[in-house]
Amino acid sequence: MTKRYREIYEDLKNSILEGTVSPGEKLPSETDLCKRYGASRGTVRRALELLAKEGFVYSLHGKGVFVLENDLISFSVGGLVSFKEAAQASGKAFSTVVSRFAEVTIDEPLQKKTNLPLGKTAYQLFRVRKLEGENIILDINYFLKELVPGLTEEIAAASIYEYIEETLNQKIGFAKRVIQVEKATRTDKEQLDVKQYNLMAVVKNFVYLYDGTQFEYTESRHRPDRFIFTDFARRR
Amino acid sequence: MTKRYREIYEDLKNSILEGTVSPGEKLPSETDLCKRYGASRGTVRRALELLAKEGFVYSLHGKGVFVLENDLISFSVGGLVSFKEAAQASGKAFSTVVSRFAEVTIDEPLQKKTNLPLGKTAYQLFRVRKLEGENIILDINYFLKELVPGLTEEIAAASIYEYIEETLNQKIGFAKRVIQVEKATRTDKEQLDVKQYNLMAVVKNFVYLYDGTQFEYTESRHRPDRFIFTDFARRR
DNA sequence: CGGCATTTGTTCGTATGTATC
DNA sequence: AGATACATACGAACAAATGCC
Repeated sequence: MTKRYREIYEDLKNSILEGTVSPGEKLPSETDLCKRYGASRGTVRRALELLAKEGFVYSLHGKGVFVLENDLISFSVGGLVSFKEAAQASGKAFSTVVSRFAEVTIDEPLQKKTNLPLGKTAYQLFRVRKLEGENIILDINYFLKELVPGLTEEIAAASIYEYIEETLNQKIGFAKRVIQVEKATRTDKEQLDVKQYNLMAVVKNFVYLYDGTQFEYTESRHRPDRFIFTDFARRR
Repeated sequence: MTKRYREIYEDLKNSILEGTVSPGEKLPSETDLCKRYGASRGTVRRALELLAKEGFVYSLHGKGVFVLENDLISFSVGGLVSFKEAAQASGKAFSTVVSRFAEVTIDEPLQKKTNLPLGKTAYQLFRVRKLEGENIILDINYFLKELVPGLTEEIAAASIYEYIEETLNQKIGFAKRVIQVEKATRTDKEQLDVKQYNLMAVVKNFVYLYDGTQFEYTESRHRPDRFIFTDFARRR
């Protein structure tokens, strides 16, 4: 399939990012865009919807479609950016050390914490992220073994998600994310340079496959002074 | 206008929340839904897209549309929920006290903090949120006076957004949100029951009108033990 | 394996409603 | 009032994935 609406979306997005159309300006009307791209109105509107959802444009009934400032949104496209992702995007790569790789059985306290099914076996992973000489983030992962078979330390050091989606051909459906501030644990103090801080910023991820079964729990524990989380929300 | 797609969306959402259709089950096919609601396929699909975006259902090409577990998402519909919003939704209302209402000029440090234009006048508002006998959240707002004229303490105690959208007929476009952990300030300690905590979870909001002008900066400072932030993300 | 029905995904053309100027 | 522009809705066709026989 050609996915014409995506082509139009990409083309308009490029015009905006390259500055061919400037913030505040009006895009050509939908009917004009239909002529330009030789597409139907529905297809053009679908492209515009995509742009609006990502914050590049906004449309006003009866007036037109306008281009928004895009310096704000360039780094928040896709929804959510943690410090980790932001640092990686800016080129300051973390070095990552896998400090623990084990198999564990989900017992009751672990079930309560991870929401994974009781009695099942999971891979348990600790990964320490170092930036500018300091150990700043501790990632703790639990993957259900039966859903992610054959996971190795090498794969973990590379990209687990690539492995899941491309090698195992599993489709990731959705994730629930929770941010809280918690007391620093003994593990935090052992694995990280927590300095004087006794609290940690914690991002908890509950990740589900398309069929609604949870296969992962991940906890990302950040030293509070280096934690930042941004998002971009549209009204309506 | 009737907004048929919204009616269908609401009806299907209710069936899911009431348990008429259970998680894991397949919804009737799109053509069947067309017959049931007497609507076209495009309209039905639009309703289904809304449901998918909010995490109630997911659709698989060639198979059907399936209902997801919804206990997880019931409180995250709409994208983002702070502790404040969650507590309000659960009926545990906050009592709110406006502890400061003033006009200030945006000077350089304030410009840096709020991103509002230098030299302009803004309403400055402190609001303290009390839950279960403790002062837990300090909201600090700055509204540009020229864009929100006639704001009073009474309006502030009620709903500022209702005033902006309905009385002033201004349209709010989008918001950039940042979550960080910061040192507790003297103001925090004066206004809140911070207990032994010396850090605060801070949610900063930069809010823009549809035309791209910023009109508000809000900082919501939470005692870390009572802070929670959740979101729900779909893949692709 | 091919063939066929079912189901979702994409696109088109058209008509009508409603806000803005 | 009329022109323009976006919003909603309908109907039809074909593409692509799935499952069954």
